[in-house]
Amino acid sequence: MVNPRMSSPTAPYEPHIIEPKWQRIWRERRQFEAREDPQKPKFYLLEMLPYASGDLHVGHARNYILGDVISRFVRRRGFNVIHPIGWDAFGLPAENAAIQRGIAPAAWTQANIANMKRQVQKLGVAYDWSREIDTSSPGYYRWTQWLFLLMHRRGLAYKEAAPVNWCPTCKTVLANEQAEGGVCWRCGSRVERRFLEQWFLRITAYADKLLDGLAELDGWPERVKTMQRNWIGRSDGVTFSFDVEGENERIAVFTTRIDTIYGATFLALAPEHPLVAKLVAGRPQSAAVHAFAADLADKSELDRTQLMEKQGVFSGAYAVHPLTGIRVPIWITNYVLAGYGGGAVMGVPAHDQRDLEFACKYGLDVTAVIAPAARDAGAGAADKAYVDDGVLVNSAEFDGLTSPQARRAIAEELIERGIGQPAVHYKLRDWLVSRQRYWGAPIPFIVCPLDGLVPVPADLLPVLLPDALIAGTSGNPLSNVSDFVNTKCPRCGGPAKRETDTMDTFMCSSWYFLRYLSPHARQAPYDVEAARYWMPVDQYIGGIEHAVLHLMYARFFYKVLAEEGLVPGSEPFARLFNQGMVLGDNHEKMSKSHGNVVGIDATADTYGIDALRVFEMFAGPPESDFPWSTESIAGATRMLSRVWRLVLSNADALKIKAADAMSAGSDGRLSSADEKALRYSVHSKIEHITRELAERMHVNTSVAAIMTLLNDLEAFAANDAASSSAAFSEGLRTLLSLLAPFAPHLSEELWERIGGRGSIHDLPWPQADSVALRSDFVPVVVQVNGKRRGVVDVPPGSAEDDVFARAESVPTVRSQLAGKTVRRRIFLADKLLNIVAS
RNA sequence: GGGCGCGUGGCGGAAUCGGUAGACGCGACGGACUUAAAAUCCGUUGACCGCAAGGUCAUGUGGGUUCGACCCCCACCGUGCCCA
Repeated sequence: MVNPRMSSPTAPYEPHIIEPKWQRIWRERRQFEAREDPQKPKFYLLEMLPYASGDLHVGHARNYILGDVISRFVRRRGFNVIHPIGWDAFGLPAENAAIQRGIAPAAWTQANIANMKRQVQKLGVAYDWSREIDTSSPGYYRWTQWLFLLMHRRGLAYKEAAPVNWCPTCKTVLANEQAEGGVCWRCGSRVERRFLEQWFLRITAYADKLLDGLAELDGWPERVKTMQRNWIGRSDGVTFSFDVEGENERIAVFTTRIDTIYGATFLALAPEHPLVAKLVAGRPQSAAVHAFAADLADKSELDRTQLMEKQGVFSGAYAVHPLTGIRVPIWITNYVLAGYGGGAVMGVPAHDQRDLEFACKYGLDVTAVIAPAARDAGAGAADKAYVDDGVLVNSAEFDGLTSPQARRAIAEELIERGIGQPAVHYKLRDWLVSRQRYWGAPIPFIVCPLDGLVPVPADLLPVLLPDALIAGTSGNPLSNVSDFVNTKCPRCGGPAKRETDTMDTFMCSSWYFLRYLSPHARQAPYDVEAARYWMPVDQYIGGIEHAVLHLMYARFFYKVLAEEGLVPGSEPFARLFNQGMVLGDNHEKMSKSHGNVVGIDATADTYGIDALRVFEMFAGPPESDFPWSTESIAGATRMLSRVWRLVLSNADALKIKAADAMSAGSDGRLSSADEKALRYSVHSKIEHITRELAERMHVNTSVAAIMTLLNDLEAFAANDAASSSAAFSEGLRTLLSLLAPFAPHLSEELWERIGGRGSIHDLPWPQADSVALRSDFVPVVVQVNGKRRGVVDVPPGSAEDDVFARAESVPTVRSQLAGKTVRRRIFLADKLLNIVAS
């Protein structure tokens, strides 16, 4: 027998020809450019701003393809979709690469952007390219500077000397968030601590707003919200004071465990605590304390609190316990940090593990004041502090209270006596935004010998970055460019010098999603009306690595802009999705150092972009990692070739109007059971895919359903009646329609070849026909004692007794029931009958 | 140490509400076409027993709840992330 699929040779599937063809046509038609349209519901879809690193691999591609599938799907469901892209173009890697190669960072960056743009366009993503932005262009960073001035005007930007994280490799300071775990987020070097004058943004003023706002972010992954909560680190407690014995000084400490106050046997101070020098002055301990402090001066928080053993030196001074009047020694330690609780804590070794380790090492008293609640009594190893709540003992009149009761009662007592007050502390620190590097937006300030720090007036923005080559290796690069540095004071007109620090690139990416909405605005960072129409971002897609970096900074900016009345609502990103990585075929993270990078260009040339797209969407759920597989992408090419051949070799059937299938279906005129089964397959796939994409973005099961539909259509094509079947025609068209978001070029090309009207990407998304989903029989699974023993086809809605009667006649069921008595039946209509027998 | 995930065939994964475990694909094996190969197509493919019909086992391990558990509960092992 002649294989029907082989019988009529068709034109070959040539992705390298049709892919550029359609990309050109879509661009010429400006098909995916967005315009405000109050008649339609809007949908703002966004992937996180890519850093202009120069070369994309298939892992990056996954992110953009996922966004593209969703955007094409949502667009066809009648939404007015905006889907822009641009480049995070400032930053250290560009500067370092430029120094290495002896070229200007701007030139290097522009070359990178050109290459990445070419690659992204090659992926066939339906971006609105008329909105492309580049954060390193003066037209963009002018407004980043403007926003910096806005922050300053609102008292949210300030310059201050403080201990900061310094990355010796990157030769710049870093924000706290960018030195997590004591290492530079970019290069992984251990950061050092330096005391420098730097610019900060007062993000701590928004700590509670950032915290509270998380509650309304239902569309965010719980773990990202948890990470932000942890990072903000709100703790509610009490600040109270110890008098210093023999001095007219008090030391304020902060604690969340005021219920343990009677167990305080020493005070622990950070070496940076302002009273340290005074406490030790004239004492024999003075030299040791100063040496200890000097030794710690450049140690990072990580070093002090985690890597080093707990250490301390006695100051020689004593404080007076405010409730007991007992003398407690004051120690200078490495494990109390200057930034936390004012740099002083009460040491309660019995109920704090760190305090206990410290006390044991230096022979300090340990007084237990919290007894475990009766049940878990006995859990009192000598080297383990009891840190849970319990019942107070050794605590004078507070004995017998539970920890929560005692926290209230003792706080009240301290407040009444005027030595304490409720206090809230945050782990969050102000955002250090100045960088001692060249390739960034200059901070728009001028230092005048008479007027001090003077903001550059808004009408003089942008402060242009000189396009000089990067000078030597020492110092702040901009300070070596005299044309840049020397200027006039805008206030007094006298000679003055410019600020030579540049901004953290996270400043640029904290508002870019607003610039997309009116990328060519010249009078403002963005058009407020456009923002009112498009914001918030309906679906944001990006990596988990920005859980507390970009995503917190952007939320902070947005809250400030909301208070200025410049944006609607108070949260910029309604829904957030963290996509998984594409690993190398060795299951390791794709990177140059692992030698497992799969590039876009070579892959596209070998397999075609549509195959890359189908494979990456199919390989696994979008939130999970999956390993690259050369064999599997070949499978995707194979699948697309089958679609190609199937559609082109059934031109006759496609002459029949698909609509006839529906009318034939509803009139019951479908000629065969095969046609009915085919329609059921077609419409159940529509239903399934629509739900999967709309509810879970499960592109993987959507592709699987399309493959199943392809299998069903191929099987039907062997049917003699196929060439005259309206149901078959409908099925083929539906196949292309459903495949279009995943393989947009192939679908568009075939759509054109079968005489489809307009672009397939403008077609309304198919709707399942409920008639086709109705069926005369449904399979009901028959179990005996919970094990599947057969299945019976019955009319929908069949009664339990009827199904049972049918089930009993199934041989495998009958043999299982032989010699047993039916005790019980569990029946789920149209689904399952479980016969319990013994 | 605490919190949160995850663990399913040779591989990637599916199972949407506690109801047919392994959809779909890759790989492998057998076959058709071919002088041959590639490509394409057809078939088989969790393990074990069996000629077959069918049966037994099976979702990291051990328990439990339930008519019924990949799914819920408890303990453990492994692994990842976050916080200490």
